[in-house]
Amino acid sequence: MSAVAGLDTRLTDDHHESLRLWLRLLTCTHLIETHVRKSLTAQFKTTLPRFDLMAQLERAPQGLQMGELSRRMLVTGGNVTGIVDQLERAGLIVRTEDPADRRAYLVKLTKEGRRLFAQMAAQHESWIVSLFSGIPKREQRALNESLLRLRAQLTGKPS
Amino acid sequence: MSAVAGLDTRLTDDHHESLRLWLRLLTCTHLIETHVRKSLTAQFKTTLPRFDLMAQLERAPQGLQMGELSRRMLVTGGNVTGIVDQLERAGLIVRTEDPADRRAYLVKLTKEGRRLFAQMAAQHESWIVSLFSGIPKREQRALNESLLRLRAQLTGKPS
DNA sequence: CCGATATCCTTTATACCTAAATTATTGACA
DNA sequence: TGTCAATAATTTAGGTATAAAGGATATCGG
Repeated sequence: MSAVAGLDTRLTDDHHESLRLWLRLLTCTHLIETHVRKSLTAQFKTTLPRFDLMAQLERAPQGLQMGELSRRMLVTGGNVTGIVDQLERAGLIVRTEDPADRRAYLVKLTKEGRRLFAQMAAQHESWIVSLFSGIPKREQRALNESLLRLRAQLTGKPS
Repeated sequence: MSAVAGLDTRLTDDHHESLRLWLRLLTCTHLIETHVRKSLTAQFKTTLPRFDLMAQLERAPQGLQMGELSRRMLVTGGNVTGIVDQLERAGLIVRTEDPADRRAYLVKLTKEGRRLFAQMAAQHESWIVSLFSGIPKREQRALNESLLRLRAQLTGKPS
């Protein structure tokens, strides 16, 4: 993450609404991310990027190419190489040959990887639900709607 | 940033509202952050953490201790040491003695730092305004309200 | 079929970021 | 006043991140 987090504690009215919104978005994301990261470290001795990568693979049993992982995780290819190296060393995922393209691998969860991810995912969801527990369901839905529009705006896609 | 970004592209209804909301929050933040970071690199050859640190100092002409910077930026102290080292080497900030505590410094912007920050801040605000331009002001205000509540929830403060 | 070009992945260099250990100074208090 | 826990900053080790460059394979146009 990193960034202008925390900057929104004393904005005055002469700042634009959008700037204030951005800083608040950033602060909230940062706070949640820090909480989840610490929980993952404490309870599973793992990290958020590794959890994220495993989450992608869990939803793609056929396996994913490095480049596809990179696109889905919104990080660069070199970064994926490093995370895959570590997870593979830990026996949680494997690089298998892509029968359709000798340049590429298909990365898949191992049985042990699937087992561990199931445990982590359940905990992860409970952390998140707990963090948002003070916000009424109605308001969460509204937030969700707005963020969906914002994402569409940011990616240029209609959705 | 890093994290479960992008994971929200195909969530099904059996996932909880809170989890979907979190993933969407993360994706939006990540997309904006990446855009801003690239713009800062392209136009000013600087980074988001450096911009952030200078933004903190700009609002505190009397100077800030390293620890105070760390708290405001929501990052660890060791991190601040590194960023301050770089900005000081570039002549944009200075460590000055804290007359009240010989363990601490007061970090301040130099004249050159203030000059450069003014330019960057203007650009930064225009980027943000542009990124949010597709969201009606009314909705931005609503988002802002909700995020304020969320932040209060996350920090445990009433605010 | 062959060469130009694009794609897949890795490597390199640099910067961020955390947690934990370390050094120096402060402040409380017996 | 002397001790000692708390605080301010730095250092260290390890894990993210990016951009840019390089090697291997694919693909497309001729």
